[in-house]
Amino acid sequence: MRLSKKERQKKLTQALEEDPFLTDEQMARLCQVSIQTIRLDRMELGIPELRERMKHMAEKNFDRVRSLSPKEIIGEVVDLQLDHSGISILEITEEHVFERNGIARGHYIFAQANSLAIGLVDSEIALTANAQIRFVRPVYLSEKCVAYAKVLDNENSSRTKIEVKIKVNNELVFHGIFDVYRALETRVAKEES
Amino acid sequence: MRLSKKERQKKLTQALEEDPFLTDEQMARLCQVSIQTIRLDRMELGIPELRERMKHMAEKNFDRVRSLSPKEIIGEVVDLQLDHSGISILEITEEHVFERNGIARGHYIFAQANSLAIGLVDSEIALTANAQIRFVRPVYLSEKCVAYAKVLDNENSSRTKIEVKIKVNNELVFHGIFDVYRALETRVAKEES
DNA sequence: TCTTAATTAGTACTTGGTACTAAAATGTGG
DNA sequence: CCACATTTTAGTACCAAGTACTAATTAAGA
Repeated sequence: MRLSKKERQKKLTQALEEDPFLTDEQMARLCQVSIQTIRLDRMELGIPELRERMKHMAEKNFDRVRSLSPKEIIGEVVDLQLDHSGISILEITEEHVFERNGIARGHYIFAQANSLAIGLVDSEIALTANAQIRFVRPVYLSEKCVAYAKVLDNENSSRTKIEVKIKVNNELVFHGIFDVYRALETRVAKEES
Repeated sequence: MRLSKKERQKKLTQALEEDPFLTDEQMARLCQVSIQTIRLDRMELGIPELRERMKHMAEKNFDRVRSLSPKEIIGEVVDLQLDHSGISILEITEEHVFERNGIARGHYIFAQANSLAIGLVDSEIALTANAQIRFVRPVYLSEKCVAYAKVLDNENSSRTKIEVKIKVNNELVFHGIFDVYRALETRVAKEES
């Protein structure tokens, strides 16, 4: 016996982390043990079979694609009154935070606010022109950000001023004023294809 | 026969688009035909079997996770002098733009600027506190954004003021002043687990 | 009606496993 | 060194979701 059971199992988890697409056979060869041993190991470690692992990853991917494909807006819009106000919710997950400290990267918070602001504007094209933003306090992993957007000023024909506040448990974490430019003509400047 | 071959195949592709995890059996039931017919259809349409599809999606997911995991910084940093200046490049791809008009979503531009600003700060924790930003002109698909960041003011012990300009072909498209808060202690506030 | 296209049936075989039983090999304590 | 426990192998039956192939049956077009 080369490695002890423990060492082997550690090796296995590591190997799988690096390449989750290993079959039992490959793992057996890797560890120089029989396939049955590997299966016992997987049992003990609670690691599902290759197919289940793939299925899992595929589903995760699918879910993500789904939720991202209407990602014109980041965060789930729960209320929207065009040209007036709107609310969206974004739960901070692993992908949003710095690994180091579990604090959400500012641009995700900004993205939630920005896309809600854009979504509020009832126009063919709506683009952020200016913004003044303040990150009041850090947002942590698994906190639920609720963004409230309100149109402040709609007088100017081509500009809309929108205020966005983001709160976690009713505590303000972000404040922004967005100046959104809007246009009707859909003139797309694309050279290629 | 209910549907013609063509109609059925169209139905199949649609169904799979909605739920790519359908087995041949489920599809057969869905279309009220035998499993063999479904298999012939898949052949003709060049649709691989469920397992292959899952594998594909899983791999895509894995790749994405890999390539996204060092996404602490959005855009490729080509030059960086801590606490002084830095340059990063971001090429606008499909995923960054509005489908409708091929214009980059503002928060990606912001993200490039923001993460470069954060990256400039030589500190355990660096968080954006405030920012004033201006989107000078829209950025289009496949344009290459070059972000230039410069520390303006480092006097204050806990705050750093950074100016970021983003240019496309030397034309200014974005301007921002970031107020970055920095701290040394790595105190992570996580309640759970 | 004849013939071609489409559909169904059925069998053998494949992957990457599970579930289970049983036999070896290896440790370990007394 | 023996006995018992732990660990590792071996081997079988079985499963899902297929492929690959042959052959029969049904529908449809001209």
